[in-house]
Amino acid sequence: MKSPSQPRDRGIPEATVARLPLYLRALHGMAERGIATVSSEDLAVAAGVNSAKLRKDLSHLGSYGTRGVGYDVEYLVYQISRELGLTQDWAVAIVGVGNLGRALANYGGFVSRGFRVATLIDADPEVVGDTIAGLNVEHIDELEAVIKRRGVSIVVLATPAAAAQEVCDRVIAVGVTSILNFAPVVLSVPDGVDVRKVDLSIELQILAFHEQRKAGGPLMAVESQ
Amino acid sequence: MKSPSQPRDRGIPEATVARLPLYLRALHGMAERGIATVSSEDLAVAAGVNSAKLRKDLSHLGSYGTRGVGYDVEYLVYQISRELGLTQDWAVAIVGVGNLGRALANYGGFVSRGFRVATLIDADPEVVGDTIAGLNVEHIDELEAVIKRRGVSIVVLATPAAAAQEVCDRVIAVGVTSILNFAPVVLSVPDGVDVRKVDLSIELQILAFHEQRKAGGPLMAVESQ
DNA sequence: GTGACTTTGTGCATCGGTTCACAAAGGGAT
DNA sequence: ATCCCTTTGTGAACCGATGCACAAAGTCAC
Repeated sequence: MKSPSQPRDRGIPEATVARLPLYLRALHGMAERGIATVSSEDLAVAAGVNSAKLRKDLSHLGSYGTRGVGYDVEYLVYQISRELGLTQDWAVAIVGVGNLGRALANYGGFVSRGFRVATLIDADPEVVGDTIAGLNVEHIDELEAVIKRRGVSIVVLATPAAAAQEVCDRVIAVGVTSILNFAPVVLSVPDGVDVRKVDLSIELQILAFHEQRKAGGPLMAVESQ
Repeated sequence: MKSPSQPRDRGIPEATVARLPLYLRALHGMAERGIATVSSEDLAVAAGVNSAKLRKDLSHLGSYGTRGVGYDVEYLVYQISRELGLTQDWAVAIVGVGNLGRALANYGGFVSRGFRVATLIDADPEVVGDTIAGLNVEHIDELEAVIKRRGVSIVVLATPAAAAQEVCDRVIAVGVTSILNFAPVVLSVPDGVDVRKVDLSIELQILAFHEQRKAGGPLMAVESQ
């Protein structure tokens, strides 16, 4: 006799974690359209993955499906949200209020569920004091104070490359351990700190590589012997 | 007897391709600082990877190092650039000139090497005709014409989610096969079309997952009795 | 209650990527 | 020319992720 619908494995594969938000989005869409139940096959199509992979991913959270029927949409939304930690509210700070920082501050998409932009911070006296997306821009000198005051636990770096490492060091010093970095630099951080990196230029370069391949490759003519 | 310094393997692993831009950036920095030669160990540190991986990655391009010495910085920059297709100029169209589209248009970083924002396109009559980052915003009705006229081969989608699939279909219909998608939707595309996806909300959710883990897990209290 | 049908959850083979560890290759000193 | 030192390039073991294919588990109709 064993507890049946308990998450059995606390170690969820990284690849699975990266796909859970995808499933969640698809499920939200279905919930809005009033769909109560969904099969792994249908959900897989909606999320753009194959159904075996989807089932294996979900099986890491627990046994939440019903054989012969599928998954209850509402229930699965709840379970995935809980697993991802979206049942609580995360305070996010955006450091660097240039074009990108502004765009992020105004981007409704991520504010929606679980995340809240708690503060905007910049070094330029020209923008400090401005109100962007309903928030007052604070001065970088206040960085540590604001992060503590607002209970920020996730920091988004949208600074110039040259400033990123310093800001990174400072926020880590006050206890932040999750960073989303848009600056085109490799940040060095101590163990226990998670950095995720978004780099537009790298994405374009990868596309260019494949585009070039389609067109015949860099050394078409030299096709080995 | 075999040709010695020829790229031997035309099939470069995807994981390697994704790291080449990283190496390239580190190398550019070194070139600017006047460094002529670099060991795999030093370059690996600068790029934030381990040196065995770096050497294996570079070995896929050919044998461009000198044992006992390292790699010639300039030469390696050239070889990687060539492999990634950055020796030619890629015309990029940005569709959707909201906050994000504007930020991308103004982002100097990717315009620098190999890429050129050739046109901005939007559906909102309010912004069509405006000049942003030195470019006239064209109307979405002109999408196909502009793409052909400007020789665009890479399209960046920064539209609302609801519009992304339609724009995607239209640009594919006129021959575009490389798309960078910022809209939070799963695009469905025919074989032969590459889509890369950047989703801010997903990145935050992955961070939240790990942050929650550090704090003790989702159901600490319910620790399976 | 029984049987037919559907769909999950997973064991297993496979694959791509990472890491180790070392032989091969080159440079520089003598 | 020979030896020693450094660093590359790669064979081989390992590790995690993917996908197939099917038994187990449940529903529904009668």
